[in-house]
Amino acid sequence: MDIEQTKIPQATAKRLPLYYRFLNNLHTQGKLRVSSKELSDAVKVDSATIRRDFSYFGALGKKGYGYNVEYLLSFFRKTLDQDETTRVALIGVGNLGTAFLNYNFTKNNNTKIEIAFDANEERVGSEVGGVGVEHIDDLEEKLGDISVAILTVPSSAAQGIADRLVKAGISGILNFTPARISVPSNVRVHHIDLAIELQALVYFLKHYPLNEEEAEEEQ
Amino acid sequence: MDIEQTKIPQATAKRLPLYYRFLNNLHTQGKLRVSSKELSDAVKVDSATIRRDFSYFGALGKKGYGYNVEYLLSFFRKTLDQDETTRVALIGVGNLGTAFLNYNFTKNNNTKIEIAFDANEERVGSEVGGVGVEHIDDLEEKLGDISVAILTVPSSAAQGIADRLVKAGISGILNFTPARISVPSNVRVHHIDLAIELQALVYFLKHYPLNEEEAEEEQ
DNA sequence: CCAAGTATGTGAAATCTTTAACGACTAACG
DNA sequence: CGTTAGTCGTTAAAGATTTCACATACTTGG
Repeated sequence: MDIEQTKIPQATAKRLPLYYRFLNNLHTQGKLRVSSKELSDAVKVDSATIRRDFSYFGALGKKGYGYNVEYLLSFFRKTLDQDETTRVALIGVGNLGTAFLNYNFTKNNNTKIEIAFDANEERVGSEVGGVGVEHIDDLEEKLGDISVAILTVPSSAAQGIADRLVKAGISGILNFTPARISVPSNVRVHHIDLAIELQALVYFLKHYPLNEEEAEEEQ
Repeated sequence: MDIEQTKIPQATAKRLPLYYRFLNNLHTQGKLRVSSKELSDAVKVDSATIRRDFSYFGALGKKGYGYNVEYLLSFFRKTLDQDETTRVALIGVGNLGTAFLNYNFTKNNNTKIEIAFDANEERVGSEVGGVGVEHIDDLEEKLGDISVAILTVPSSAAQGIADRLVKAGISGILNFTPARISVPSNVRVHHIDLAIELQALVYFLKHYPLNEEEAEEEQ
């Protein structure tokens, strides 16, 4: 099927997982209804933006009432493909990689790290966070049909590994190295650069003083 | 002084550290000049966007030539306050916190993690990545005049610690917990949510297929 | 010193995103 | 039932960001 729903704006798409997680919390707490205003306070996104975001998917709420948590949640579950789990590989079991492996992703998530790779012989064969660590030399052989990779290797190795991932048929890479890797146009790369995030925060603090009213914003 | 330079757009501000780092690389490689096109290939940002970004700071380049690496770099050094180092505290020496502590921030950076805090008695007193670990109970006492904090604690502890940080006079928090913390409007919080980043990537892969031409974008 | 080539800086257009405002409808209570 | 308070979905406006396209001015080589 795959309803190509006239394209949700990217800005909206990035907020969906946030909404989903919070709705999940509400549901766990036994809450039956929620208003855009309540959600707004919790996730720090303007309530009009939330209503607009939801409206891209049709009329999910009821005027004068709000949104039914159960219904909204089940709708998002479908939309975010929470039913089927996406299998993920992690490359580079250093500090950051270990953090990921120990993070319990599958709890609120449709993603599961199934396999990890590292170049360090001492780590190969061990288990970290319940995930087996394979040798990086066996990448192509053991990757199987996994289509998403988390890249937490030293930046000098990033492009080389990325090339191999691409050849092995990966379609998305979450790149935590400072290197801006080059990939064919049919592979999606999202960069998260910790040093840059920190520097950007410092820059904003110095040049965009928050005096009176102003909410905090995104990454 | 603090030249309140008629406010650079936020989107531009977020790219500055990226530009800076790459210019630094070029300089190290002994390169003397660079064009917006070359920079574009390297940092994966449209060349017109780069020229526009730079132009907010005045005419930094020369027509027909490009940009002088040395000059551009020294300009950015001033602009990004690379001269003075910003002192940072890290709260929560778990896997992710350890990754940060071992990350050599000061290399290309104006930021340095000076002190870390943790609740685990076994970690207190030790050194991780050259940074001493203090007990979280001593937070207020030992924070001094540090104004930026990296929050890598369990999400259940996030709001409580954030409140204490605020009381202790912090002005910026880089929040890696899934919790959306509430702070006074004069404190800036940037959220980086690893689970959400992964989910967003998966969502984009399924709903925004990259077929022909299309570049990858930001976190 | 000129001609050809190159690359900036920017006006204008296009695109994307957020926010305000409000009509329409619901729930709840007296 | 009728009235009040509450909340959505959406139109329209405002704001932010990206991109195009080109006049302008510099560089380079002859």
